[in-house]
Amino acid sequence: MFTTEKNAVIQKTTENGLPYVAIEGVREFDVSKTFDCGQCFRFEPVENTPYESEFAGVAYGRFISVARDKEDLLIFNCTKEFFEEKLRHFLGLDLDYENIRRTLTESTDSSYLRAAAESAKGIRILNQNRWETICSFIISQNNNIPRIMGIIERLCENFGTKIGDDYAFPTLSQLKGVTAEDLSVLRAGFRNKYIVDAVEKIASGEVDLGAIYDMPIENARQELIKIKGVGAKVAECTLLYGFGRVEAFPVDVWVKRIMAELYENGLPECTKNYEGIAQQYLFHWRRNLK
DNA sequence: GCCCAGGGAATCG
DNA sequence: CGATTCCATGGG
Repeated sequence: MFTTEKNAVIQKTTENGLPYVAIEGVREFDVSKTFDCGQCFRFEPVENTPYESEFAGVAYGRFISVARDKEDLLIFNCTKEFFEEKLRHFLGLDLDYENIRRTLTESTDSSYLRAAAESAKGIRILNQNRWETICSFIISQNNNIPRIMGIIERLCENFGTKIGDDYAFPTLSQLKGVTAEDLSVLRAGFRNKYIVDAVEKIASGEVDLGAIYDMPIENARQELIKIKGVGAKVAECTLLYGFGRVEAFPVDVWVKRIMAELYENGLPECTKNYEGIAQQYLFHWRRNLK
């Protein structure tokens, strides 16, 4: 694993007395691309930000805002403790993306990957709450991003804990016992019954999320697809965005096109163990073409 | 009306 | 097995 040295973290206070942290000298972190690349559904751009870019949303039960300020990353409504406990990992700051990107593009047959990595440079794979990730990507199936965001917002408003003007993603215990009927307020259609099945199987322990971390990825896939509504694609997204498994490789319609057109015989060998990051670069690149 | 959306389950041959 | 069809909903 290309892990990285920890950036210095300075605890500060805004004029209004709210805590925030500055993470000094963060490279390869593009705030807009990271929060707008389809891996998360609860972050939105902050209007009239004085910074180059700023996105806000709820992560791990706290409403935060992430801004790029020259060389530094600022995280508002965040203490140093919360940053170290949750957000360093959440934001993908424990991996060395410069090294990873160099490795992904070093092979002679990486020409498309080089173009993709250049266009998508600065995207970080987030490490989101695992239940939130599974549930969100169940909702994502055969759906588009604006509507996915709407359904998840209604899920939070109806079943999650209120946090200021916003809502946390509902926990498993908050959802325990819900029926498809209860979920009709989401207007998620046929996905309601899949959410119910996920809650049941995970709450009962039939699917053991805690055990997945220690499993070889093939076993982890098998564990996740026990849930109705979780197939290959949703399982890969869950492993990549919710379990830190950067070797997971979600194949959606865009990536399918890329593979058929450019990498008929599979990705170059140099992407091994980082297929998920290669996938994210290719996805972003292809979607923003033209 | 049509098509598609970060798919998957059920069904059919 | 692989291929096709249906699934709810909303925006273009």
